[in-house]
Amino acid sequence: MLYFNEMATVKKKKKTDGAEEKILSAARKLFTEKGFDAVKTRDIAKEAGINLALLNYYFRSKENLFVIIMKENMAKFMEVITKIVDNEETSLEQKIEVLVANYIDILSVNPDMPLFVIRNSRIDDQRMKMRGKFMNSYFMEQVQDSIKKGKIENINPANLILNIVGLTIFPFVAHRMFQSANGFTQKEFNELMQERKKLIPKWIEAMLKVK
Amino acid sequence: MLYFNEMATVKKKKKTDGAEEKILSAARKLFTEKGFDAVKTRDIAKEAGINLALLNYYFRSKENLFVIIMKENMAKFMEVITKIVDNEETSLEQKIEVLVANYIDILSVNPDMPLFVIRNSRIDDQRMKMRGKFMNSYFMEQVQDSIKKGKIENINPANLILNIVGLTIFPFVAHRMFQSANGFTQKEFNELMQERKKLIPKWIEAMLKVK
DNA sequence: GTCTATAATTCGATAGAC
DNA sequence: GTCTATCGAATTATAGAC
Repeated sequence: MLYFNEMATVKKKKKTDGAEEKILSAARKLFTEKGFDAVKTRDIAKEAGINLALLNYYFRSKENLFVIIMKENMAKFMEVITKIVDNEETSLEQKIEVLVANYIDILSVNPDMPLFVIRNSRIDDQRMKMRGKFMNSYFMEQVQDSIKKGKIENINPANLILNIVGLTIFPFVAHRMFQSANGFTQKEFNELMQERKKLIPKWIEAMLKVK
Repeated sequence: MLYFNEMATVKKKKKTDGAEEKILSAARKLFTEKGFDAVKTRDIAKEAGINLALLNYYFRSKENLFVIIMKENMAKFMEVITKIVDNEETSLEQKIEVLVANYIDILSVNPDMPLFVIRNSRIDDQRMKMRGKFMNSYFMEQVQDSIKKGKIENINPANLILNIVGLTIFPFVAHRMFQSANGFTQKEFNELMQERKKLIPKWIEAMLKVK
């Protein structure tokens, strides 16, 4: 009986258990899956199991709620890059390995994230921060250094980035189409991605020897 | 003066010159660029330079018009694959070369097409047709054959396809974000793609030697 | 075939009771 | 904090004149 008394004192106001968080979860799911325009505030309220008015009570507007979700997603993307790309302790090969592995792990749990970010890049006020993150990184210094030393062939940095990101992220961008086209289950798809985690760094390495 | 007489007899009814086709063009442009929900029928009518009611006169509904554009885009994608992949006259290397070159040429003119197709794969009733197109093709026979003969390493066919398609198409999927993040002009981006047209087949070849 | 005007619906947001 | 009810704007679709 003690438990109930304790619980009663914790919350002072009547509250649908974690309404704010439930709305956020619903918004995250639907916006990431379908994009801003396709999702209606009524859908979010229904998915969250609360009333339409409550959504506006907590978040003021649909736009506002959307921006929160978008920043969340962008932050996840940036976090990986930031941590890895300017580490002066790791080799070029290690960086590529960790970068690929980290992204595949995150995206295996959030497969719709890349498409969401790409679709909404127009609205994003932070995308510019990505500029330079790669290009002016210690990673790029290492690339230039390796080229000078003849360890890898001369490659356009833009191509290197497009290839790493493309090989890693494209399967997730296209995963719905790819899965239905090939009759893959979610599990089979994820196993394939785990396989790619090991292979992509090797493929990149092989590319870098191409004249 | 003969010309004018001829022209006068061709069309019997008063007609805003090619209204139907003008609506289609406008819809193609806007839908491909922005997607179904973000485009309003008023936008299409305005872009086409005709009245809103005329759009419904010709196409009955927004949904209907959209499906037409979507099938068009899917067909363009499939056409390239179909032509190339079952040709028994060309080598594996030639097929990859032609496939990549064809897609890059098409996408350089229609850079928003891939994202459009990916976004709307859920609505597409034809996507299943893609299944098998690759997997059961002469192309795949050639791959299996090359593996047997030890000319290339054993590779999961799904990975081969993901890599070819990913390297080729991903830059276009992400082109808006990529361009703004790197300060590329449209011209610079297209030049980069032309460069990749030559490089991607070489990269794929190098990958296929990876154990 | 093409237009103007308007009906019908959808959707984001708010007022106000509890 | 949470709900019901509803407003007001935007949007798709249609009626009806020319």
